[in-house]
Amino acid sequence: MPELPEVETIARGLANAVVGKTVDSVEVLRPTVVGPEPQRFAAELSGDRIVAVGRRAKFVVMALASGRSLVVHLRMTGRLIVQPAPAANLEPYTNVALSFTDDSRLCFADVRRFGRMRLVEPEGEWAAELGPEPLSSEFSLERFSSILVGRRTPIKAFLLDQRRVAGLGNIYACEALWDARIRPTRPAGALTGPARKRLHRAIIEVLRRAIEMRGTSVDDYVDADGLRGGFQNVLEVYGRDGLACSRCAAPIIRTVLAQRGTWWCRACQRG
DNA sequence: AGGCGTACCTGAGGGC
DNA sequence: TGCCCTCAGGTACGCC
Repeated sequence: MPELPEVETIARGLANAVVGKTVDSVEVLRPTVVGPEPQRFAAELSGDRIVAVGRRAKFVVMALASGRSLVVHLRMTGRLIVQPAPAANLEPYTNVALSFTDDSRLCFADVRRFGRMRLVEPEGEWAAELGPEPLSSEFSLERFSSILVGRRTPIKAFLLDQRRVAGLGNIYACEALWDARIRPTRPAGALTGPARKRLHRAIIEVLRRAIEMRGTSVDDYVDADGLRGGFQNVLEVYGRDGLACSRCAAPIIRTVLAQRGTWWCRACQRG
């Protein structure tokens, strides 16, 4: 489900809703979601206070007064929903519920149970493998070019690899490649200088615009307040097979690449 | 090292 | 209606 723009939107909503709140109790309904020691997880989190909420790659990161962080990955269908009022029913498919001392609640809900929630130590290495943040200054054209060198994997698969660039998923990889007029199957290391420059710019622009529109709700993504995003209304290729390309009017096609549906325009994505 | 296939889960939607 | 198949915004793991 959520890629960088959706996780960013969720994190911003949570920052408004839960910063400063103290965890009163933790209910773990699906133990596998929080790791090998669910009781310890609940005990250590109880009594701690959320001091900040941010994002790294597709992880929501809640910094705690203890110095630890509560890190959440939503995978495909995970949701973080704030329930401001006391005594409401838990959000459907809640796997973990944090109750705060003011009686509000944070539900980590996830139908498919792929999502994960972990308590990590300040010096923890949980993010060590992640590539650069595409919206940070470290993601320069030079840096991007250097990580492409010698890669023979298709550029689409490369963009989905979180160790290369962090935060892109299937929707925004497809959209950025369309924007840059690059064929998804092109070996990453074979992009020309101009193509690298177009793709670098497209990644940044697509992500920025999607954040402005509060993410993409293709199916069931909602933010921390339960609201849908708006970017699904301006998608150029994702999920649009058979429809006309807005740039050249040829039909958008769907192929499968690295086991993922891939939407693109064969006529004008030739770089 | 790196790339590929499979596993993890449930639900929605299409074809018959 | 209902069964059966395919597909889904992601990543971990094992295998070559």
